[in-house]
Amino acid sequence: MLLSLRAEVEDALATALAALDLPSDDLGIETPPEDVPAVLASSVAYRLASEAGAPPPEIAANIVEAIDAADYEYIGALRQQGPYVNVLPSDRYLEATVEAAQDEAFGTLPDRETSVVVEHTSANPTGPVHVGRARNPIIGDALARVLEYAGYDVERHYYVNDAGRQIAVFTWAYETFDESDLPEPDRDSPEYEMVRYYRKGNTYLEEAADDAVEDAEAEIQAILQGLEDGDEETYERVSEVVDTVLSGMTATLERLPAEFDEFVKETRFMRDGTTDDVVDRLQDLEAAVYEEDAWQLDLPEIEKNLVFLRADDTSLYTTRDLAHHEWKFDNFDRAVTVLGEDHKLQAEQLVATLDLLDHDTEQLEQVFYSWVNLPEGGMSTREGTGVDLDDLLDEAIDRAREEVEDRLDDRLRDDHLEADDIERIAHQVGIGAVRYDIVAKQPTKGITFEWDRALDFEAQSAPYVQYVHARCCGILGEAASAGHEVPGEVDIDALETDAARDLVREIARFPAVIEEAADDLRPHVVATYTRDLAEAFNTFYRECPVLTADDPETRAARLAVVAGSRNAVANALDALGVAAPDSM
RNA sequence: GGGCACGUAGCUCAGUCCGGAUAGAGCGUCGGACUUCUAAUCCGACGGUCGUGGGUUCGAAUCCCACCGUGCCCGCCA
Repeated sequence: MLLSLRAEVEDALATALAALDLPSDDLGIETPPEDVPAVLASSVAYRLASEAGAPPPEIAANIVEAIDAADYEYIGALRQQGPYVNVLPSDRYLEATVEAAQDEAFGTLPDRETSVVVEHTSANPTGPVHVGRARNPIIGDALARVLEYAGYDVERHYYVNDAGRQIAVFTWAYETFDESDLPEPDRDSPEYEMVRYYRKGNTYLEEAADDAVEDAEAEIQAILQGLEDGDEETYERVSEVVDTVLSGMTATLERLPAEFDEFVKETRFMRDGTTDDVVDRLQDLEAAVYEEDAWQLDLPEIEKNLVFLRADDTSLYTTRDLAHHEWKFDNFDRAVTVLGEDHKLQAEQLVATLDLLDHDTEQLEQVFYSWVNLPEGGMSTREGTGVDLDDLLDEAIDRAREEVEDRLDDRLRDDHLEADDIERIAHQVGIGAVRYDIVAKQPTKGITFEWDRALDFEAQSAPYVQYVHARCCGILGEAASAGHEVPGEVDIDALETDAARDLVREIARFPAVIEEAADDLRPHVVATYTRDLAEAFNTFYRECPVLTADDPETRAARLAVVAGSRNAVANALDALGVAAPDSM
């Protein structure tokens, strides 16, 4: 609804400025501070002061004078306040918001008929998912959800690096070492069992005698060469390792939840010939140079050359990724990739090269996040340092369960939580808190992982917002039992309190927040919004009794606001990928 | 050495892209509110050279430059 109001304000300001013979290229529309009773404001008067040769307040007054709010549906009134033009919404704006929010899909924007592939996580299939990379699936999945709400047709892809040296080492180690020489796995799950071979193999390569290492290296090279040559038997040996590890990693990611429509393997682009095709075209580019026996690209604006074909004629990760991205461009209108900041240079090279190959690189957008570190340093699968995501989630659920049980005794309400309910709430709150903590922050900021902070259920966390949803459900449930129906539309006069109207204004913002998050690829703004919405709801909750309202009209109107709040909170949490519990 | 990111209250962060009204939250500390639709809530107090210095502007946390601090990157690895 805010989107409609903003469109009206743009039209009104542009019309007024034209009538005053002033330029209207910058309307200066902004959100006023909290204590100003307006929904939108314009500081355009400042910008035009010198042009118009008049002080800003005078210009603002003239603008207000030139606009008749009656011409618009959602603009209630315009007020000049100092140099600002403030926009007060009409009653119709509030009524229309409550009506729109009755839709369970509230916040879903019209279909854009645009397909987007969101590639995220894409962690090498070498072992358990650890917390260091947990930011990727959480941001990526939230991004995919936000884009879906914004009307895009979204597919989620995991790009599987199944062709590199690490995987060759892994395959060799898996075929070479005997399970009896390995430590017990940390968990009864395929990736925990498999990573033992990988670690053992890496240790061996570092510590074994030179000739033994040489033999091992020869076997590893043979695997790499087999993949390069498209040898089917080698491919199957590698696939067994990759698929097994990946199945375990996928199961962990599903807990977040983060699910994928497709796992796209790097070897696919070696096997179908497209990587060779890319190499051919790259060699024909003016920027291509043959130096030190290898084919390289001298990319504009980037100091370092990009090697795309080794001296031994084999391709590199980036070469295959070029073929991968050409495939994406062929099949999707837009491509979004979530990457760790350590991939920034490579990502720049990728874009620059795609540009040289005459692709429209506007189609590709990359979102970077900084690594999660432990207080004592980084996390590594190979070295086995770090915190496994499974452990973090288990611990979060355990702490949430304790929390639920502690609160059972204090509950005023004697509705019975069964054991199933406790378990459900512990999962929703525990995992929600971890996820929210990560998705609510700007991805570029560094995070140091600390147990207590990651698992704080108070603070500005998921449970605060989830609790609002539970409260809404509680009221709606009681209302239903008492036979009170939620009206599809409301008479705004029945919502006389500031608390109720402020809440409705907050609900009205939701579609605009989705649009902003999708346009800027910043899902964290949705998290910021959920806090504002939750705060407005809690004020309403305290000041406006619903079931025991003074008269049936007020009760009905408030009930509609609660139902709208529920939909807004539920969908905002859903867009973030955080569960919305019906009770807590 | 070069490139990129980050630096806002004791702590964790919004706000920065797109300059605009007295810089906002939470945690912590202190003090209050449960016979009232769930107190995982609410109300109040305390707490700020927006890293430092310059510049642009009517106006700078926001834009530009320099510097300081921290992180990441600078493989014929992925």
